[in-house]
Amino acid sequence: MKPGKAEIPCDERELLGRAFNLAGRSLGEIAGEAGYATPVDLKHAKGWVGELLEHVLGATAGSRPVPDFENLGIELKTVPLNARQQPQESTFVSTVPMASIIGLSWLESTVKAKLDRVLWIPVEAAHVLQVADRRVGAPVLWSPSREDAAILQEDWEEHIEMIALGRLEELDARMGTYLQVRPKAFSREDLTATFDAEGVPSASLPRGFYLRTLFTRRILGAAG
DNA sequence: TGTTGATCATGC
DNA sequence: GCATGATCAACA
Repeated sequence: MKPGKAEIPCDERELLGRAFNLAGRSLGEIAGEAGYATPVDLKHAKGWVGELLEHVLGATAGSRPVPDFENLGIELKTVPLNARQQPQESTFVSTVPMASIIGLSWLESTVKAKLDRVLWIPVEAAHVLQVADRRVGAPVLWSPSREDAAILQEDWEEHIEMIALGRLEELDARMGTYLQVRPKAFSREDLTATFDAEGVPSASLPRGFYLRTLFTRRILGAAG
């Protein structure tokens, strides 16, 4: 990626310590030390903040469908804060497996693997702030409660069933209590392999699982 | 103003 | 194309 990549953290304590060291600092400052150029805006660099913090904290997963800190089983999520210091966007979790869900269970799903343990790092994102001036907040190391885990599983199973049945027209962002499914594509014209209601191989818009903004607000509000 | 649907960058 | 990282922007 870029020069000065951080070492892989050995344990949770070390990772959390590093994350706390970033709290209160600006993105411009952190980027400068890491040898990253700070973009003027994120319109053409939407993943920049997440990539910067992964780099600085020593994440290992790259673009594989596993948690960022594979050895620790921890997923890193940066979450944009509005002017009231609350999450202002939903959080992408993973791509929806449109063509390979036959027999897939919650326990072996990418969504569960990633949400079992998450290091949330809030970052100011109000548009009035220059990207370089936006500050990193205090990290929150989180695992879902039993209740939340059960609801996430229900949501996931509900979505997966719709896809397995080929009922893609009925699959939209209003389904799901905490977890929703939305487009995840480069354009409206993108296609990925799937099956229609008759089980015939077909093609449709690629989609992803996202956590609703209200859910992450609750997580960060309760913990920090 | 909050949500839903659309879109941007990068690596393999 | 599919995985990662997300935010943008239109509309109710």
